[in-house]
Amino acid sequence: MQSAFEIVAEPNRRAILGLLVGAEQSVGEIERQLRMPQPMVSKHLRVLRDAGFVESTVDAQRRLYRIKPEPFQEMDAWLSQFRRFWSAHVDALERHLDRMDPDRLNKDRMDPDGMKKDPSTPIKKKTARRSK
Amino acid sequence: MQSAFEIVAEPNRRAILGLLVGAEQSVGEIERQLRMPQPMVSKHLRVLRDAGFVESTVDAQRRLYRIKPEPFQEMDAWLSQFRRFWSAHVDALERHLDRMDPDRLNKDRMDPDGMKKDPSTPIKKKTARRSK
DNA sequence: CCAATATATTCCTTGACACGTATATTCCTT
DNA sequence: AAGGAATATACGTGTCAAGGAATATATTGG
Repeated sequence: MQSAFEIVAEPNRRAILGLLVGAEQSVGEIERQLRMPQPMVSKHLRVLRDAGFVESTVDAQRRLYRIKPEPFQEMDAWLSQFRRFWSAHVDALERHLDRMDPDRLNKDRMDPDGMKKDPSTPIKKKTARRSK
Repeated sequence: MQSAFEIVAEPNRRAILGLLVGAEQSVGEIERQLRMPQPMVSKHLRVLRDAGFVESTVDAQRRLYRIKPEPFQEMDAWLSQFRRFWSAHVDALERHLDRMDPDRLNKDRMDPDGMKKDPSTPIKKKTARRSK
């Protein structure tokens, strides 16, 4: 289990992360809100912590868990290469993308009307090609 | 297998999607570039298509696959709720986030030390628009 | 129709992992 | 120190999906 996406693939883990967005929570609080057996919460939290999604501090017998940003950034970085397929007309987003992926500076500009079809490779042959 | 994250959890599928960012590709091209047995490519493409990540058109005996944006947007929407945990100091990005997640007015931060500090959001919203 | 190319599907095996139950550990309170 | 509360770990089980090999289904040209 390595990639951030594999960690987040689990629905219960996404639920836990969703809870932690609002505020840090103890295991018991998560257990109650998600109506999930405590060992399962602990196990998922273990996975999340090993993967760097959360960190914990001790508060008496409780452990308070909170979000850590790095793996989310990692996912965001991967996702960013696909943003060109939908949002293409927002300056702020554009600049963001340019920062994440400097290569796209010379890509052709997309027109400002709404959704668009196929942004890449207008070249396409219809003839069957059997070569070599 | 339903959630977009579960689809993308598979490394080979991420590799395929990564290939399709540049241009649409046939099964054979993917097979060669990723050095992956053809049935495996077809099976992963099937999963990706069923989940709406790609679509295909027929070109003679080949099928050309290309990216579809919707599931990526979905993931982006989920991810957006965690953006407040890292980026808060770039105007352009800020506005982007405010658009995606209008609720991110200043909730207070967690505890002092830890990772990098986070100059929390003195920003006002610009455009208000709900998606998803 | 036949052969060739390109892609899809089926069957099978295996391993990973999520879940449940039980138990261990840690820390507080009295 | 004992008991209890909060959390963590260990073990056994079942499921599900990825991977491999073989085969089936197009599609085209001759």
